Amino acid sequence: MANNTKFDRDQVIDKALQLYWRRGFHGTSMRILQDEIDMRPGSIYAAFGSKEGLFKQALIRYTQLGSEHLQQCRSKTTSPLSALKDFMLSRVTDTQMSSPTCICLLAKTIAELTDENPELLEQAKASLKAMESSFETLIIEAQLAGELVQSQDSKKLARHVQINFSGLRTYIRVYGAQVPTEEIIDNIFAPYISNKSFH
Amino acid sequence: MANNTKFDRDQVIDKALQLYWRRGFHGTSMRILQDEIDMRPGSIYAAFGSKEGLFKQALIRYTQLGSEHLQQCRSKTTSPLSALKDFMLSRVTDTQMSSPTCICLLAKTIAELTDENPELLEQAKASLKAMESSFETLIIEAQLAGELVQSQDSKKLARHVQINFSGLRTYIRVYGAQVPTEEIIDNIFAPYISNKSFH
DNA sequence: TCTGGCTTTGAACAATCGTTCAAGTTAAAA
DNA sequence: TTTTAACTTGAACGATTGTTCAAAGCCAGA
Repeated sequence: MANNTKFDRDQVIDKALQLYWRRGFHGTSMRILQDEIDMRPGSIYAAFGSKEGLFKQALIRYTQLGSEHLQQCRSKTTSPLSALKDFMLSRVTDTQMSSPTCICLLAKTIAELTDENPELLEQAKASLKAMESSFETLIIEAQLAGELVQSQDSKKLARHVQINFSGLRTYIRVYGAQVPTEEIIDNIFAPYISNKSFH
Repeated sequence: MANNTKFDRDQVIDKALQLYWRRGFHGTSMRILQDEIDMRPGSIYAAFGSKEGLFKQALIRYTQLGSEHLQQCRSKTTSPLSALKDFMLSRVTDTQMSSPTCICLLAKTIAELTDENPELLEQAKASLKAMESSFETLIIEAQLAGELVQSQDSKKLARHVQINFSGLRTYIRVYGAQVPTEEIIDNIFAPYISNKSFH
């Protein structure tokens, strides 16, 4: 053994994530990144291989944080539907405060990149599919709890949520804080609310 | 008077539009652009001022083409609702064939750019608002024709369409051709279909 | 045919891009 | 204390970035 790594890997990835999220892949230069995460090029390349490598780690971290947040919302309430709504709302309002941009990093990435970065593209797509799958899990729970109708396929509902969620975040980027976010989120589920109740 | 302009301005903007649409603003270098539109830097800068200037023209052209296409769909049928559905469907399927990417250039632009390009950002936002306004016009027609319920505010319906349209285009970028586009578009309007008919 | 004024050309600019690597620094093991 | 292997540093690389401008080309009017 010898000298150990001095930087905090997670902290570095978090900072890179913020920067990539704000400025996009092509809009973020390694120079700006170096300043922001306070590492010299040699260290960055030793740790992450390339600009792409670091971006991939940022994508993975972003997805992980999203999953954790969803689980956290789930554990705060007995209602799966409320958990899903809370998640969507907080992702969108946090985003108007502290986050770099309202738009999901994954959606932003698949919009920006081409076949010239196939690995990053696939990572972003896979993460979006994983998130949709997590939505479906919650939707099935909501159906079993009698909150959502069972006549609709859970996969279709998850798709519906995914489409509306990403569309909403784009919409907010255009109109800003004047968007009645809560009302819109309620309306996403409104046609599928069940009047049954199991107690 | 003297020597006139030799290049076809509209044709050049169209080619630039395709390239910007495919590769994004930061992903498109002036060198690639020069090759694609077959103009030397001096001519480009004389005609458009800057990379931003040309991009702005591309945004304007994209919006104009969109509006024309919507009008074209409208004139092909007596049903305002069918016109709107046709527009959405063809934008999305054309896009899987000839277009550079499924994602709307305007949405792609507001996702990519930051305050560092305020003029382009505002142009894209304004164009998105204009398209939503065109949607609303069609929706009002559809309400008067008894195709859509009048109990819902036309502005809210236009917002709903805008959100779902941009969300759908992002969704298709992830899943590709396996997405049942027609079914999804129908479902966007399904909750608001009126059973009244005026004949 | 010549001239005047606009357009087009493309080499060249400084700045910045992503990346490399030899030299310096560090701390655990001997 | 010395050795040693891993980590950090930052100058430097060639390539590419957006942009400029003096020179060459072109055509309408005289």
